This record gives sequence, C-alpha cells and structure tokens, in this order.
Amino acid sequence: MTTRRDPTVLHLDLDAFFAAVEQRDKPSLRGRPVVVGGLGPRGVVSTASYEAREYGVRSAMPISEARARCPHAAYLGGRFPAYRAVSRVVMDQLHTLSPLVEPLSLDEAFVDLAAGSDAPLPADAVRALGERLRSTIRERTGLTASVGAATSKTLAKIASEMAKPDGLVIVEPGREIDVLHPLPVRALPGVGPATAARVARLGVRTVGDLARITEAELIDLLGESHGRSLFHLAHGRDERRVSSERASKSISVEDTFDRDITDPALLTALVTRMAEKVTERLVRAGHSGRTITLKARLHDFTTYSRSATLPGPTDDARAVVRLAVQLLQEIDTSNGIRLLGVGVSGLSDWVQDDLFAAVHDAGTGDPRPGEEDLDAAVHAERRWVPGMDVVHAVHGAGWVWGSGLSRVTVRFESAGTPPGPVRTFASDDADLSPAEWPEMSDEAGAPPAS
DNA sequence: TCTGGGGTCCTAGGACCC
DNA sequence: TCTGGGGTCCTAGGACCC
Repeated sequence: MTTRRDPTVLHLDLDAFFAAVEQRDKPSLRGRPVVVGGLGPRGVVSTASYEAREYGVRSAMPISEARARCPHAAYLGGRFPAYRAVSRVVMDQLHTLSPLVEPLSLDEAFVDLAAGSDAPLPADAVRALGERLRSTIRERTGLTASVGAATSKTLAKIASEMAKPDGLVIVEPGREIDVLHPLPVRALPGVGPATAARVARLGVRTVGDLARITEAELIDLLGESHGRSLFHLAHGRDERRVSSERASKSISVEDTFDRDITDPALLTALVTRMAEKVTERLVRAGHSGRTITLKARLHDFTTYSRSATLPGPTDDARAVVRLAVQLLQEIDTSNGIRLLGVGVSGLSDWVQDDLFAAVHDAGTGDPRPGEEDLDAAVHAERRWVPGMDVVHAVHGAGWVWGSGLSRVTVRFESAGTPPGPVRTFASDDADLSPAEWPEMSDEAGAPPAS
C-alpha cells in the first residue's frame, strides 16, 4: 500500500471511558469527579473523569495520591462486564463503516475507510462520516467519542488525541508535517519517558527537532527497530496497515497483594491457583502453549521472571501448575513478595490429546485452602466494592456507595432515573445481593482492557 | 499508603547448528 | 590448531500502550 490520497485511516477513542460509563449509569455522579481503579492499599487509577483531572488525577497514579489530590471524588472499583457491553456496541458500529476494524483496547480502534474500495473519499466526506459516527455512538451508548482521521495510523491517532474531548480532527493530506513537527516527541506513539530522555540529550524536544537527527544516529541511540521507525515517523512516513486479525501471543494472570507475603506455603498455593486460572483462560480461548513464565515482584519493586519451555504445547492445568511451582522455587522469596504472576506464551491452536490425564487425575484428593481463605490471606474484605451493581429485595436496583464496619451504603438509581436516595444496610442483609451481569460469552477475540 | 493488570515488541547473550 | 559468519531458539529484562 502506498501513501493514501485521502484521510481514510480513522481512529476512534471514547472519552474517559470507564469513568464515563460510571457517570452514565450513576446519575448522582454526573458532573462530579469520578475515579475508577484499584481500591486496595496498592491500587492505581485506571481512568479519571475530566472533573477529577482538574485536580491533577491521572491514569496510573497511585490511588493514595489521587485521594490526597481529590478527596471528594467518587472512588469506584470498575465494572468490566458493563465496559465490555458498551465496547461491543461501539465496535459493531465501526463495522458498519468498513469490514476492516482493528480494536486496540475496549475503548479504541482503527478503521480503514478505504478497505476494498478505491473510490475517492475526500476530507469533507470523512468529516461528515466521522460526525455521524460520533452522534450515533452518543445515541446508542450515551458516551462521547473523539475521532481522528488522516492518511496514516500515527496521524489518525494523534488527530483523535487533539480532538479530545468530544471532538473530531481531520489531518488534511499534505498537512501531516505541519501537524507533526510542533508536537512534543512524547506525542508520538511509542515514545515514552525513557526514549524522550534519550533524545533529549541530543537537544530534541519536538518532533521537528527529531526530524533533524539522522537515521544512523537514531539507530545508534535507540536500537535498530525503534530508531528506524522513529526516524520515519518524524518525517511523516507510516505505512502500517489497519489489521483486524491479530492472533494473541500470550495469556497471563497476576496479582498484587495488600501486603508483602513471605509464607512459602501460601505463595505456592497462590501460584497454583493462578496457574489453574491462566490455563482455564487458555482452554476457553481454544489454545495451548509451550512456555510458562513465573513473575515475582519483591518488596522493593525489583521484578524477576523465570520461564521454561516444554517440548510441545500443553493445555493441561497440572502441567502448568507443576512448572510454575517449580519456577517459584528458583526465586528467593524470603524478604517478601508483593506480586506474583503466571503466564503462558508460545501459543498454538493445537490442543494436546493428553492420554495420561486419567492417571494423573487419580491423585487429587489434596486438601487445598478454599478460595475465600486464600483471598482473605492476601486481600482485605472485598465483598461490597464501591461502584458494584446490587439489587435489594424491597428497594430494587442500586450500586454500592461505600462499606465498612459491617455496613453497606447503597444508592438506588440507574441510568434512566434521576439521582436516587441512599440507604445503609447490615453487610449481611439477606435482602441485598450483587446484581448479575449477563456475562455474554466473550471469548478469544476480546481486546485487552485498559 | 508510592508505583495495577493485561498485553505487545525489542534486545542481548548463550547454545547450537551448518 | 586460534579462527568465520549466519541463522534459530531460548531466557531475562526493558520500554511502551491502554
């Protein structure tokens, strides 16, 4: 594919996605600061609403810092089934524009508007199409989306960033360099803190500065691949295709504990459960894998990984457990572990026909700690997580506002109601239960969450 | 009470092979 | 008998993204 004549690469990004879904479904939070993220002692912010951003709350910030900056925000744990449902509606809408849609996450995707057609699609037509898309998404989901369009992926993504929030920006063909060069290098996708610091030593602050560095010098500084691609990006060259079929390469599970753990038996039990969980996801996706990786983060945040590769792929939980536990033995855990993870890579669709399963199965009468016990050893009570949907036998549908001291406070409202009343119950009140989300079979192709 | 969880891609060094 | 160059696979770690 040569350079496009028309701005037919479209990038869509939902604004403050998780927080926006919460404000949609919780009328009392509209117009107020909302922070979605991990609520434990070591949680970080996933998404802050624009109201919370006014206080300096940002993604990836420790929740403790967010609470210090914005104590009056609503802190919510997140409702992924709801986010997935919204995402599905949005992705379906994108597919009405083109068969070629590349999801990047639940709230973000590229669309190739020129897929399978060489009809001209000038900027004005793309603008009309983009505005129609934004208003359809608003109608069907209640959320605002920002849209960018350009002749390449990089420029389309930069355009949607410039459009935020709730806007549309088209980079007219031929104007790419004018848009690109004044931007800070950090605006380029793939330029993080480390790369920015390196090029800063050459006096580079903007993309225009970057364009004055030779390819050889960038390769020298950043390595073959990164250096070369950044060189081309700085000159507005990006021929990457929009691709809808990206096979997943790895599946992993990890958990950061409320407090560091030293007890070897507990660590083994946790690794065992994680290995089982990751294998379950592997099987559900119809995959098997050859390489098992154990990840461990120490008290001081140093992170180790140990991996081992089998001669052939497996989807057998016992094989994964055995290997993961073995890899754990290679790590010195005596000073405390804050995170453990188990991953599987080297994936294939080939599923092992395990002739020995029955034999191995015979010996599983082991008394293992129950799920609750294991959770309790590692996390504070998380039965009533702020933000979660609940239903009360008398008062109907609501969401958990807060809990503690054997009490739960619930606000009774939903997307279509006015802000609702708050009531407090005993946390073991039999009339109160978590609302069931119809967990529609969302299998393999689900993009990673933010 | 600093620093999540799920991913992707890249690099460098060693083993091994031709 | 002191010296190759590629290529692939594997491991560990780092940077980056949402």
